Amino acid sequence: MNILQSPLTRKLSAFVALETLDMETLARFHRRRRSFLPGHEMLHEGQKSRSAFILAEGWACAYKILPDGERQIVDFQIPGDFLGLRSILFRTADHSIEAITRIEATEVLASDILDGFAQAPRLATAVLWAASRDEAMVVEHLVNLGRRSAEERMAHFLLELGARLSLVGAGDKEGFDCPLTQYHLADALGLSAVHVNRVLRQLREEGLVTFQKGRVIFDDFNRLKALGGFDTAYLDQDGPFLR
Amino acid sequence: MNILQSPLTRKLSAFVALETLDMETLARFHRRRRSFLPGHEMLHEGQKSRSAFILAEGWACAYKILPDGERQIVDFQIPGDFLGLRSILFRTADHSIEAITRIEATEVLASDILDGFAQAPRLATAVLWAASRDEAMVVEHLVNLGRRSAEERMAHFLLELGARLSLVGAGDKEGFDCPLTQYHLADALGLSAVHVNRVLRQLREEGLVTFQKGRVIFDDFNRLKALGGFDTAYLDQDGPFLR
DNA sequence: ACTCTGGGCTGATACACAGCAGCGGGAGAC
DNA sequence: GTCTCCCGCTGCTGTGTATCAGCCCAGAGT
Repeated sequence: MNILQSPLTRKLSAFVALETLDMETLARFHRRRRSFLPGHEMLHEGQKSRSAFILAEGWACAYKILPDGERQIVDFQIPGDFLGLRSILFRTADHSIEAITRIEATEVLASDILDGFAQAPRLATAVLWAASRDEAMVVEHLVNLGRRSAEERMAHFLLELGARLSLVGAGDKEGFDCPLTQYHLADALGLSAVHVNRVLRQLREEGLVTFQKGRVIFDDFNRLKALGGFDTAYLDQDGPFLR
Repeated sequence: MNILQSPLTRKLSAFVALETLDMETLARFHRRRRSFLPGHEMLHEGQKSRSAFILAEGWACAYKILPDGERQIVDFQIPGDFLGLRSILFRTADHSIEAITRIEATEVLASDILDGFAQAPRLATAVLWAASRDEAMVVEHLVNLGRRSAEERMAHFLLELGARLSLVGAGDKEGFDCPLTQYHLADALGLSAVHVNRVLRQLREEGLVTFQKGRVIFDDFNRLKALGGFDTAYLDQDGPFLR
């Protein structure tokens, strides 16, 4: 793959105009190609973190397990996302990562990242800028859990997924393929799997969304947005911000 | 104040060893001293963001308001914290910030920050690294909201506040002054103010914590930690990470 | 001295969501 | 083919938290 056109490069260039040195450094990140089977735990909370991944194909999720065994999914990763970066920065993983589908990724060694950041601080700025955008997403998720009902949470969540998959949602009946199970939804939204099922049924019966057989279809985009209080402002941008 | 010894400099140096250029750039950030009265809205969600703040004295909180008027507090800021940084990076504020107590702060112009980042990318790396640590805190908060009961949430939250105020908690009966009202707790923990009151009473009756008259006292540190599932690992570090 | 306001406190009632228990269907293993 | 496991689905019952309604107190304003 040409590094100049990878989804990650495009993402980073949206924040900081990258120079030759940055591109070369980024190219050196891509050394080891790896794949993982669904369900594989790519990173385990608490473990010393020796590498991160750039996701090329498939879906993953980052989560934490509580002492009582319950799980909270923090976010989902899709192709182009950088995963496990925070664990590199702080040497120890503060969360686990699991492959949801089959995954193709580039493994990046922690030492390559840290050396690269030291040599190409502009690249570091870009990567951490992207991390800031991820933080905005986590914040949205937090608000979702703190102050919305189960139905509102689900609406908001599905809309956000759609937006990330750059489904702008011009019209109704549009949708996207989604490999998540109802258990994933439950653990992401802080609900029980049983209740997720009921909420999905209710949304379907109200003619808002359909989520069946691995496909999400927005039946009434506008009413769904109103229900979920969904606003894409923080996803918009007209960068690069730093030239 | 000597910039070399400010709390912010100490914080940043924990991540990246700063050089002369970085220190000079940082010094240029401190131009305008400002103070705010309790309740003042220092930043409003959606507004074009022209400056950020470095907090010298007092407490603030970052929050979002939902369409129905409910509020979710995302995090609290204490002296040494950088506030409104994300809003600068993305030009528009994705959250509001309110002064809880009287505040003394340095206002930093967006242009100074962006110019500074361009000239001293090492400093940018340090600042964004610190932002990554903040993200870890937001993630903890998210897990708290998603998967813990009201009592557990409160226990975890008070312990985390104590830890941030570098109260290591060697022994019981230690505590800290805390200017938050029960309404703040409610909006941070996704509860009603009424319920916050009940939960505090319960924790007090169980001999775990006392929160009265603006002071939090840990009556039984270990049992409280067990209840809140509190683990400080992600706060520990032995950096600087980048030399 | 009076009122007003904000914060803390409490009881009664309502409801959203969890927990348990169980069924059915499809896909993969043997 | 049959067994098994995972995932989706549903009814019943229980409970944690919200909502409503109201009281008390301290401090600030007039």
